[in-house]
Amino acid sequence: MATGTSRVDPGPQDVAQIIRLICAIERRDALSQEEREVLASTISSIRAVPAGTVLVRAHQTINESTLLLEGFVARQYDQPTGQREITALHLPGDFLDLHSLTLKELDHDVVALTPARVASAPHECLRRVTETHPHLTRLLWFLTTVDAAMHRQWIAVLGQAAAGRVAHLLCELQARLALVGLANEHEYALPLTQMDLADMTGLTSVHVNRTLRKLRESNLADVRGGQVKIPDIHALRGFAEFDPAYLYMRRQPS
Amino acid sequence: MATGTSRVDPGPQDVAQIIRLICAIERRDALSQEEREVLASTISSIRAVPAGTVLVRAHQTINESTLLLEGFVARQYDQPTGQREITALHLPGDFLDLHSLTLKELDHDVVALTPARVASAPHECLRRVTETHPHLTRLLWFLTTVDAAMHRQWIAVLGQAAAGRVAHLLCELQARLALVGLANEHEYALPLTQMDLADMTGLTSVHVNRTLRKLRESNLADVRGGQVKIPDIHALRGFAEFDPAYLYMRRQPS
DNA sequence: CGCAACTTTGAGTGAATTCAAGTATTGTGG
DNA sequence: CCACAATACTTGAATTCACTCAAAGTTGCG
Repeated sequence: MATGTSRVDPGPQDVAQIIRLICAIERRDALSQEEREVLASTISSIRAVPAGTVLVRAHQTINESTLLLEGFVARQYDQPTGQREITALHLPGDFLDLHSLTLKELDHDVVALTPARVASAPHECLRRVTETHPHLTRLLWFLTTVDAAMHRQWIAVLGQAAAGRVAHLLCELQARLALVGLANEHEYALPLTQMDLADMTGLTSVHVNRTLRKLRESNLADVRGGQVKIPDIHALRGFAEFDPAYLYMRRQPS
Repeated sequence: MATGTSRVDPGPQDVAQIIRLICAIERRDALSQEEREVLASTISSIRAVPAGTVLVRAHQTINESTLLLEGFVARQYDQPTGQREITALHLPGDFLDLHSLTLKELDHDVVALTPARVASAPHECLRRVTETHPHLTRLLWFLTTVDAAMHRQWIAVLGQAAAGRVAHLLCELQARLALVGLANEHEYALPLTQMDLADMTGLTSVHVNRTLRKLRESNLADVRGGQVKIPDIHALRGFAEFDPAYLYMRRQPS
């Protein structure tokens, strides 16, 4: 699938990282010690891939889901006209392609936008979990419905003007990265090109550039050199009409 | 919740209709006789509502999912500016708010765009199913992931120009309505206003009107009087670059 | 150091919007 | 059955937002 990358069994630090990310998932819902172990045991090999790697090719049968350990991964449609539409962005801690448990094939590519490290969870193992652990199953199901909620939000945001779209995206990334400790209230690393941002917001890279300048001039957000700086997160959220409720980051009463 | 509508236990024709719609669901995956009965047994009362009824209000706790028997239902965000964004359209046979099993609250409204008839499936019953029937659970999960796949497609389509968006929507509705016998290759009833279509495609009603005229003049689709006529479905699909794969309408090998 | 990829800025174009007015179409009470 | 209101649809004109095309400036990497 991936060329030139080798799969490795998880080392001690890998396991520690996996556990840490599972803890992030646990912010969504409490797990018993046994459930935590069962979930961790579904994850087998780990691989590191360079930027641009196609993790899942459209119309290809999928046999495993993936826990993203490091890097940024996009779901993208490549139109015959050459233009690219990014419909979702995955961050470290995201469980990718969990929906592939029920949808064996996708009509789009899943691509690493930056160098990334991913851990695979074979469907075989996950399938077994769904047959023996109803509560864990509901958690996995929950994660896929949160993805759907993000999709809906993106659709709604695409109705706004350019500045609103970009600002909303910056807010969403701040909130999601903060969940896994990769952002604070004032800044975070965003190693994406303006072209990437353009394909996520449905704009051209030229217009994204102008929009970022406007946001900088109005002191709402400073995006430069792969770093996002936010002087006042509440001001930015107000401008973008961002309400993090749709991310369901608080613990769900199960 | 709904004003002036009364809930009624399903009558004989209702049961027949429910069974028919479950059969449509079965095009997705085979069910055993027992599973079919268990699924049907989760559905209790039925109610008819007039156009404009808010079936689920944003930020309200949800205690039941819904099988849509008749009518068109939209998921919509009402922006403070007064503008409305429709992120999904539900058709007869759709199982609504299945995701509310894991997401107790939504940030948007669910509204009947036309008079509608809905049957409710209490979470309590569905929850019990998820704890005893792994295969049925996977089918329900599957239905929510198909919703997510449709959302992704909508996001991608919003990157196209107006004519493409409208044409794609017409194609999607034709395919989905055909699944439940409400469309054939050449026409179907679409009792929505141009304003509704505008809020689904992210356009203004004025521009939807102009776009529909263009589609009519180029002989791709004739939308008038609540009726959609398609001289050549392949031509329209080609123009819209519509590929029904994302609807996952063929049976999934479980 | 030099190439490649990305970013920035300018000028002109075009698609979709807003504003505005007028025409069906539908439903309702007299 | 008609007059009237309300809603939906249609068309025109002017404007705006975002795009395309083009070129210069940066940055990073081999």
